[in-house]
Amino acid sequence: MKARKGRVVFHIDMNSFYASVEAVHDPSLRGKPLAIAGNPEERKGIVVTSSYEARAKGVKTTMQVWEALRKCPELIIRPPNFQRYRAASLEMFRLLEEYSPLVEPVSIDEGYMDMTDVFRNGAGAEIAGELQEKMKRDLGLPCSIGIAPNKFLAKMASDMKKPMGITILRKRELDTKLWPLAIGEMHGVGEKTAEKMKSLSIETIGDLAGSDMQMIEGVFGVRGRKLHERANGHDLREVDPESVNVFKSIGNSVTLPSDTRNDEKIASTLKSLSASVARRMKKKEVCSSNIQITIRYKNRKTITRSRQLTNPLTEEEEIFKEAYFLFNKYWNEEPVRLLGITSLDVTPLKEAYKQLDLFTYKEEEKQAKLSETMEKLKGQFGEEIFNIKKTKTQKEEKKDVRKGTSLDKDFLFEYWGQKRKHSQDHD
DNA sequence: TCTGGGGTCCTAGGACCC
DNA sequence: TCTGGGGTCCTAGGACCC
Repeated sequence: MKARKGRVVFHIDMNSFYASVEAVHDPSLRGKPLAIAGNPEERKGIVVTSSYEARAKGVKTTMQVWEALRKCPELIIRPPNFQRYRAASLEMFRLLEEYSPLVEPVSIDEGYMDMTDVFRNGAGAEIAGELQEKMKRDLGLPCSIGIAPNKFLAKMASDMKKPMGITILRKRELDTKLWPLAIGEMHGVGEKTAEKMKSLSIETIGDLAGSDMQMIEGVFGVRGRKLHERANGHDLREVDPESVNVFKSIGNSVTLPSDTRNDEKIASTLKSLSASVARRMKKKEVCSSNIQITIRYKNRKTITRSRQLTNPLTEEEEIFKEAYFLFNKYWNEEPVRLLGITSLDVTPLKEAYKQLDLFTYKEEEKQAKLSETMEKLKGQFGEEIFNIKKTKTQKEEKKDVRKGTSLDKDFLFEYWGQKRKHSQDHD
């Protein structure tokens, strides 16, 4: 039977990914309760992922290590090894691409695939089983797969059977498979929203689906409308392999080993954060004209302060200067727990010239400023950076950029870089 | 002896302009 | 002499996800 109108979307969800990767690397871990967690001495001792054996004992993500050990004394704890996870992730996405070119990575261990054409060309649902088997056999990694006519339903479906589940969720099955679920189970509904929903007597996803749309939108705004649509099985978002290349912000933050008011410690922390943000920006060939700092105090109260700049930045020293300025301007002198620096309004360097606000300079300063900036960009990225034609208005651009929803994207970016390199090798 | 770090999207209020 | 309202930009914070 041919699917003429409907889409076929897969959501692939790797099962306790970090723990599974570790067990591939060290088979003695197989079948044992395992948690991946940071170092408690650095106050980073929370569980990031755990094996199903650990979960069965009550170990949960974000749990304190000491708490996890209390629940499960025989728990094995390993520190995260992100290099290893990135490598495994790369292999995983390569495997997905053997099945469809339309793969959208969402995070290091999760992605959507548009399988519409694959199915149209005669493949059946058994292809999911084949994919899952191959992932287990070749990479040693278990995954769950959701199959549905859109992203939201595929995502909900992949959650329904774990680990190594395959769940098909058809529109006509919403009332039996989706609607009975508690409202808090819905993707996009967190703690706060769930509470608020319950106060409106919305206990299940079905309650939301059957509720009055106007009322929901009135209370929850645009997000409410989207949730209402999705509860009814509507979601037009496309599987977008390109979203992985679009960055809106690049930031780093760190919880300090101990709370501090020491200016040297603070300055050196901001310095190293500037360095890593600058390094990542260079790798992605972007600049930013809006720098934000984050300060979390001893009592966990967190503030952010940012400033729009006239010229885009790329250099570590410039970022540090701005961050340090903001810090000194807004710090209330209480002990600091965490510091962060984020580049906002991230723009590809190739378009950066548009952001130069030349109108703020007097006529004779204009040229100087322009050539200075051009020299700088040229020095960094070569002459060809100025072979640019402006084609779009600001407004159109905004629209274009809007749909990216990615996160944890550094490795995804590298993934695409590698992919490009890979395909060049074969040219 | 508590609660990491990387993101995205949305909203609300003030400033400013017309 | 007193005062409207729309639009846009900027900033800060909140909610959510993995």
